Formats: sequence, structure tokens, C-alpha cells
Amino acid sequence: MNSIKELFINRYGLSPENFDLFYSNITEVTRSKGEEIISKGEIHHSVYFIKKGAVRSYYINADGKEITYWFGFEGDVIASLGNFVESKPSLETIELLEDVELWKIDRSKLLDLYNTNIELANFGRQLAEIGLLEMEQQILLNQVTDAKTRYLSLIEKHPQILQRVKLGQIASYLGITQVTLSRIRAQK
Amino acid sequence: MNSIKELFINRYGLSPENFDLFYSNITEVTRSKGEEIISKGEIHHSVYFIKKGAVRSYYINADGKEITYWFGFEGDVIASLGNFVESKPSLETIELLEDVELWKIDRSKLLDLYNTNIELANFGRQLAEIGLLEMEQQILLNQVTDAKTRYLSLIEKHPQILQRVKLGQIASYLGITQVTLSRIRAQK
DNA sequence: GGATTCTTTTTACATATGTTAAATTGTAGG
DNA sequence: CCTACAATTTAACATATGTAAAAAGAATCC
Repeated sequence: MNSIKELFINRYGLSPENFDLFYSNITEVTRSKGEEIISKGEIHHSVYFIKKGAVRSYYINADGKEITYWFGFEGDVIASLGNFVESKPSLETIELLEDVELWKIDRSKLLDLYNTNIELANFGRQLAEIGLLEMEQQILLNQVTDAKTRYLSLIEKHPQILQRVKLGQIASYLGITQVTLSRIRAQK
Repeated sequence: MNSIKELFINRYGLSPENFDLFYSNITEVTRSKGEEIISKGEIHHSVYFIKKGAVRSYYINADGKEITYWFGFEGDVIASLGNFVESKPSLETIELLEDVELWKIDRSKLLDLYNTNIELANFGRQLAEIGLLEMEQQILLNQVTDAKTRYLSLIEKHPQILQRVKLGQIASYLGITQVTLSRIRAQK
């Protein structure tokens, strides 16, 4: 175990007892760079927490191009929201950018915990609410600032991202082509 | 009361008893077009559900321009997420586009309910998770599709939006200028 | 109903971004 | 160390979008 435990306890206010209850339902797994942990079109029955490593979530657009729209790092949650919330096939693919250590839990087991333990239910609520806040900030950032600013704030937030993620993937995340990203990088 | 009750019971799986408990903490209020229900820089202590009417959430960018990034209609939740989740001053302003009927509840009262009633805690969790799914879809839509497609899908989703919202606000929501929106509208 | 104000569209021009392809640089394997 | 392949940058051109200002169209008020 490790710092995720502290994250759970400090950030989400879980008591040690209920953390242990939660953790007793976790399986620790490792997966290799390049693997897909969630694949487009499929139904998945697990939710993951990233203990170590980096992942990306991408969508294939009408032209067949991969559009990266989320990067996940240590402490983040991996789930296909369409899957989890509405039991629909996943629209996105989640791919491992590095070798990854994960905490895995069954969706149905997690829902059981939520429905029987009020502290865990509120843990799940806060998990979702913090995700909401982060997503809102991303929507705002995408709408308010230009690609150059977003690029700079991305590398400020994740200083090692340039070593971990290819520029083409970062460009699609920023909503621009790789050529434009190269021009931005050449500027400063 | 009205169709929001059915929404709560059918969509979020609330039992009638717990809906009544929730509703006993609600104050029904009406506000007039043009008012600000949440203002930038302030701390707010309420959460609202839209019974009738339309609102928009906007942010003022570095050039002093209002950037609309969310429209809310019947059934939607109004809260400053930064306020609600992290007790920080609101970055956004929420303005009423029409005369509006709202359900109002104190943030602290809502948290009390979440912490004492497991069904309501899971109601709150689902509220946030469904919001997550919607936001993810918007992020995806913004990244994958061009402004014209997004414009068409917006009026498909909210057919009356052109009667309720000004084009300049829709343009900023789409991330383009009003001139470009006019060109798009002239095309088809 | 006419004047005033607000909203939307159109025009002309400058600039930024996309596209395609070539050149360069970096990386991994034998 | 060399080769082959992958990733990134650069170049040239076409297109789309932004800016600023004017024109046209709607709505409001007296």
C-alpha cells in the first residue's frame, strides 16, 4: 500500500476502518505499456485507481483519427463513464502509456459498498464531485484560453508529461494539429 | 410540485419517502430574467434545481469578454462547483435568461442529508456521476467536432434555444465569434 | 407610428491554422 | 556503429476564422 491510502483518507475523509473495508475489495494488478485497459465498444465491469503510471483516453473521430481527451496519472480514477453510469458500451479506449500499477475493483462490488455503507457512499459522491470540478475547469480552460496557454499550463501541471506522452497525442488533447503545436513550441 | 419529482424518483431511484424528506428541506423561489443567482467572486450557500426557465453560466476572460460555457434548463442543477466542492469563491456568474422557478436548498442542509441518509447520499452520488457523464460528452464533442456540427447538435438538443438565448452567447458557448456563427447559419 | 436602441448579418482585410509533403532529429535493434 | 523506423519540425500553400466597421433587421418606448 502507499500514498493512495493517505489520499483516500485525507482528501475524501474516509475513516481507516472504512478504508480497510474498501481495500479488502481491491485487487492490485500490473499491466504493461501499450495495453488497452478499456476498449471502445465493450462493456467493462471494473473501476481502477492508478497507483503508478500514466494512461490516456482517446476517441476515434469521423476521419479515423485518434483524439486524446484525457490523461490520467497517479491517484486518478479510470472508468468508462458511459459504462459505469449508464451501462452503455464504451465510446472511448483507455491505453497505457507506461507500465502501470492499478487498484482494481468490480463495479458491482463498488455499488454494493456504496449502497450499504454511508461513508463509502459519500466517498463515491466526493470522488464524482471532484471529478466534476476538474472537468468544469477543463471545459472552461478549453473555451477561454488559446492553445498556447493551454499547452503551457499542461506542462506546468504535469512537468514530466513531455517525457511520458507523444506530442501528437498532446496536440489532439489541445484540439490542434501537431504542426500547430510545433509552431507554438518553436515560438517561445 | 411537478415533473421534477418524477425525475428524481425515476432517474435517481429515490423512494417516495426519501423524496419527501428531501423536499421538506426545499424552498420554492422565483427570480426574474436578468438577475444573477450566483456571482463571480462570492461564496454561496445554496444549491438550486431548475423547475422552470433557462439560465447561463459565464466567465469573463482576459479581454473582458463574457464567455458562456453552460446553459441550464428544466431539471438541471445550479451550483458553483468551486463553491460547493472546495468552498472557494465562484469563478463564474450564473445569470437568468428568463423568469425562473427554482428549488432552493442550503448547501449545509444538503450535506447533512447526505451524511445521515444513505439513499440520499447515493442520490447525490448519482447526480454528480450523471453530471460527469454529461461534461465528458461535452469535452468530447468540443474536441472531436467542428463548430457547425456542435451548433446543429445544440439546436437539436434544445430546439427552443434560439428563442431563449442570444446568438452572441451561443457563439461564445461554441468557442467561435458571432461573425463566424452568422456565416455558419448562412450556409445551410 | 416614428425614433431609438439592441441584435444580427454582411463586408473587407489580416492572421492563424490546417493540409500535405519533405527534411530533420531521435530511438531501437542488429 | 550502422541501419531502419519513428517522432518531430519545417516549408509552402489553401482555407477558415478573427477583427473592425458598416448595414440590415427587430424590438422597445414614448
